[in-house]
Parts: sequence; structure tokens; C-alpha cells
Amino acid sequence: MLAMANTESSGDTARPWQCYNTAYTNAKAGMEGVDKEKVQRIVYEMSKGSQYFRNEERKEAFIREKIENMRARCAKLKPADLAHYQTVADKIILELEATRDLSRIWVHVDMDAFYAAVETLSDPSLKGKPMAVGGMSMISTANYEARRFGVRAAMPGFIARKLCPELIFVPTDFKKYTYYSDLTRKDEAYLDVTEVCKERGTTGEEIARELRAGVHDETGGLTCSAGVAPNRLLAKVCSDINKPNGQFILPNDRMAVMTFISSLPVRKIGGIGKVTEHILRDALGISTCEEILQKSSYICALFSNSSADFFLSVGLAIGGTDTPQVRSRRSISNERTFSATGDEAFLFCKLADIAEMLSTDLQKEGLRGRTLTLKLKTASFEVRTRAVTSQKNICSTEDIMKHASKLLKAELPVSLRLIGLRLSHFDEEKVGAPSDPTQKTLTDYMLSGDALRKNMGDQSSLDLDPTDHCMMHVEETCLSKDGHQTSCDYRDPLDENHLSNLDDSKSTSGNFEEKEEIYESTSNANAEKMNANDNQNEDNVQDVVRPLLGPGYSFPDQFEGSSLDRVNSVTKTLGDVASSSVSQKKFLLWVNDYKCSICGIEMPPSFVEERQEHFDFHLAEKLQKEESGTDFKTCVLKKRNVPKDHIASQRKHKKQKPSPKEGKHIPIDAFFVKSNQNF
DNA sequence: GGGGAAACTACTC
DNA sequence: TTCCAGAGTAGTTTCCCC
Repeated sequence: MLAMANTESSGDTARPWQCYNTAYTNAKAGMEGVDKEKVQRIVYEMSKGSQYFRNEERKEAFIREKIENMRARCAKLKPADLAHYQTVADKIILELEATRDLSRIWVHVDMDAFYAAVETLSDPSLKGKPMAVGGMSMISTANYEARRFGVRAAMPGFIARKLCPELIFVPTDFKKYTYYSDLTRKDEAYLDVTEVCKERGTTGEEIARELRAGVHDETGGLTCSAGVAPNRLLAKVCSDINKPNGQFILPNDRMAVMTFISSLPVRKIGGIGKVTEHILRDALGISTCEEILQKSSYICALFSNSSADFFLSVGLAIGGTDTPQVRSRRSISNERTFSATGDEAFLFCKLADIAEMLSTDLQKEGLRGRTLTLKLKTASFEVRTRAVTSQKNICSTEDIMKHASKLLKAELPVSLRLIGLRLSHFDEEKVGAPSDPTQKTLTDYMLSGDALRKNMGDQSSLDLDPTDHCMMHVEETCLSKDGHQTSCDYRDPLDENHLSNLDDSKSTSGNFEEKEEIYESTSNANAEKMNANDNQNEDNVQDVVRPLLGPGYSFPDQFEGSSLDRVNSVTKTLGDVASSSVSQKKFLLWVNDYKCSICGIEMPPSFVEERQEHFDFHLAEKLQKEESGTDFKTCVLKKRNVPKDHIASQRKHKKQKPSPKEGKHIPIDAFFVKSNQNF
């Protein structure tokens, strides 16, 4: 982020942008040779003064303080202390060296600018032109032509356009990427090809070449890069060296490995990001992996045991050579960004949306958990998390909202630009499935990869042990563009019925008639469900409604301790046209002749006036026309289209696993990683 | 003081 | 004109309870 070139440069007021590295990093493939000074200046000019910028400055100050503390600790170390830490470091280095395994051949395959490449494949006119996938607020990835201008993933589009005025923006199309990532078995993979090489008398280099050719043929032109090395840490680094459409082979030789790692910038290592790079450089003067070993005593003095172990293994170029166990998912979350607002009704609407999306995801994966974490990003970009652990496992929208609204309410008043919910601490019985619904087994990967096998030349030699498993990972992450909604999609958290409708496009439509149809078709089942769950939801009614009332309004006494049945019956009575037609379960909030009622309780006119923008008068007129016999103006809470199908398209469904084929069996230890997986 | 929960940070793409 | 994402994991620190 605001990485300082060095601490001395912090006082450089003539070129303040030199301190502002938010959007520029030459750690990314394709960014070499970028006019760093120009990019930094433009990004600085476009960012300065913004809330985002101020928050980055705050974070940078925090890191600088941390670095100063570390320097102070270093300065206090006496020769005897340093000698002690050197002994500790030497012992760790010896132990690590004893674990070095140069017998394996690992290949890391990585797709090149995946989203951008897919878009170019479907529109060849984009070829050779600078292009970014995304929009003005944020871009997901940029092709190599755009990267030469300093444009990169996770950069706001308006800055990218300033850097490259000819930049072509292509909106994200997740269905397309899903299709192609299915073909390529995702876009990043580790394969232990040791046994294949032995059996076929070939090299890792040749296997990598064949794999890349297979991906190219299978997809009709997408390219990938590969790294071949004795361990996963090195293979990952190597795959980045000759990007795009290239490969790099590191021999299984200690001298070659040590020579390779010695001059390698620490930032090239997976797990070392901009902050760690900054700290290592400015606190300890470490920029390359070789320097980690040279300053090993300081590493042991300043960092925790696990961090020191990691840094020293990086210095020695020692990485994982085994095939990691498939790990179960630890948490599941959903978050959305929107235009910053302090409107509490809006914030609770958003919260309800997210709770429902989370619940849908949980039910799709059959998960239940105990710890709910609310994530908030304030208008000033400050991130807060608040968590609660309940006695019982939860997964329903109602239960999530019950806890989430309490957590959010405790933070009010606050102006927010993001709300997220995460559920963790899963029910042990429910855990066991792969952590990612898109994960497939190694058998899936190879047995369904006909073209790949064809390119490998010998089908039978690649049949796999069906007990092998692997993990998959989507490299280019999803970027939802519903970030700046001003309208509100509030579903009654008391309504269990919507859960069964989430995959139905009608349930997310803004069309009134369609919602009514759904309600009609499911009301009986819903009523039964609600009766069954009546007791469970007694608290919930108040918890959900109370926050909606906003400051100055208390939950009406007449509803203290109310059951759902009572609320529903009153809502039906008072709500007549609005509630019975639109489904009182879909809308807690409605307006009757400019008097707003929540759960049938009339609110003062000021409540409506303060929230005028949330009411859809057009929809109200339509409703009024259709419902003859009404003599009052009815307004319902504006319904926003939630692109659920868009979200759903980001998640892939498991494919039927083909039956293992007969034939010669040579296992390939391959797995598809999560980005944060240890090497 | 140990252990668990919560809060926060860093990192990956 | 547009104005800085989303999902997930892990490590560290802090706090609180027993």
C-alpha cells in the first residue's frame, strides 16, 4: 500500500506520490518495465483527499509505528542477545535443512490473465488492445497490454482509465468463466509428476509443455504458464517467471535451488505481501531471500516461532513436497458494498439481504455453525468485526438475523459502506465435504480431461487412483457489481418460505405479480412451518422489527412477547390490500395513506418523511389500480433486483464423477490450491 | 496461567 | 459522469473466565 521506498524518503514532499504505492506493484507478472513514477503520480493525484486515501494513510502510519518499534527492539539487542538468537536460528536452519527433499518434481500451472483471456477468446477484436474486465468502480483483471500501463486487478476503473485512456472495459461474465474453468479444471493447479516422469522416462519440463498444450487445445486458445521445481513453493514462483504462455524449470539440485532463491525478492514468495515486504525491508533491511539467512538472528529475535520458521524456510528455498490433505471449509461468508449511508432502515434491509444470501449458501452446502461474525466497513473505510457464538448451530435466515441485528444495533449510529456476515465454528457432523463446492477430485480432474490425456500421449498411463483427492481454486475472484444500490430489497426475516424460492428467478424479481404468485403457491406450507416454529421465533419478531423503527421509536408494548401468528393476523387485518396481496411475509414495512406501519403498527408521519426515497410510488399506483375497492394510497417498500442468479453462477455444481477406467495406474499427486494454502 | 472467544491484520486471487 | 471488491484462511493479540 503506502509502502515507503525507505524511511528516509518519508519526508519527500516534492514528490509525495513516491510514497503512495497503492496501485503499483511490479510483483505482478506483466508489470515489469512500467513507468513507476508516472503510475504512482497519477494514482496519487486521483486518490488524494478521498476517504480511501485517508484510511490508507492511517494504515501506513500504523505500519510505520510497528517498524519503528521493531527497529528500537533491534537497537536494544546486546551482543549476547544476538549470539543467543543466532544459535536459535542456526538450530532451526539445521532442522529445516534436514527436511529438504529434492526427489520430487512439482509442476505449478497457472492460467494467464484468465478473465481477460476468456473475453478475448470470445471477442477476437480485443486482441492486442489494452482491456480490463470490470467497471469504473473496480476491475477484476487486466490483460498484458493494459498491465504495461500500470493497470492491474483490484484497481478502480476510473484510475485505470486515467492510466490508459484507450482502455477497453468488458463487464464480467461469470457464466463464461465458469465454462472455461471447467474445461481447464480451474486455473491454478499443483501436480506432483514424479512418478509419471519415472514411468514414462520423461522430464517435468516435457510434462509441463504437454499440460499447457492440452489446456490450449481444450479451450480453443487460452494460454497458461507453468513452473517446474522440487517443491510447491518454488514451483509457484517459477510459474510466474515466464508469464504469459511460458514455463520455467528449476533443476532438482541444491546448488541450482540456492542460486535461484538467493537473489529472489521476498515479495515473489507466496505468503509475503506488501506489508511483510515493507516490514522486512524497513525494519531489517531485507529485500531478497538470501538476506533472510544473513539476518537470521534478527528474524528469530523479532518474530514469533512460526513466522521465523516460515521466513527461514523461504531463505533456504524449502517448501512442501507432500500432497496436502483436503481441508474442510472453516467458514462461509457474504458481504456487499454500497454507497455509504447511515440510514438505519436501509442498513437493516441490507443486513437482511446478506443474511438470506448466507443462509442460502449454507443450505446449499448443508452447513450449520455457531459463530456469526458481522463485518462492517464504515464510510471512512475503517473495518470492524463483531462476533457472537450461540449455544446452538444456526443456518436459517431467521436465526442469522436474530444475532446479526443485535450486533448491528450495538454499533448504531454509524455510516457504513459495507456489511458482511460470516458463519464459522461449524457443526462437526456437517463438516467433511470439501471446503469449496467447486472442488473436484483428482480423478475428476484427469479422467474428465480427455483432451489433456490425449495430449499427454498415453491415455492408460494417466489413469488415476480414485482415492486421490485434490482441491481447486478459482484464480480470478468474483466481483459483484451491485455495489451502489440506493433502493432496498427487504425480505421479511420471519418468512421461511423464501428460502425455498431462492433459486427461482421470480423470487428475486422486482415484478409485483410474480411475487404474489409465489406467495399464493406456497402460503399453506409456509403457514405450517411458521406454526411449527412459532416458539422459536417469538424473540425474533422484536429483534427484527425493533431496529427497523430507528431512533426515537420503541417496540410497541402490544407486541412484546408476540408470536408470529399474532403479528401475522394483525398485519393481515391492518394491511389488507398491501399486506395480503404483496405477501406480508415479504414486506414488513408498508405505507398506508402515507402512514407507515410496521407489523401492523402505525408509525408517525415523520417516520415516512425521513424514508421517502425508499418507497416506490409507481408500484403503489399499480397496486392500487389492480386492487379495486381500495380508497387509499398504498406504498410498499421499493423492491430491488438482487442478481441472485448472477451470484449463483459464480458457484459451480459438482459434476458426476466418471467411473475410473481400467488400465495401467500411475498416480499423480495433484491438487488445486486455495490461495492461502501453505506451501 | 491456560484456554477459548473475539478482534484485528495479512494474504491470496 | 463514473470514485477503491468478495471470499476464504491463518496468525497474533487481547480479553475474560475459571
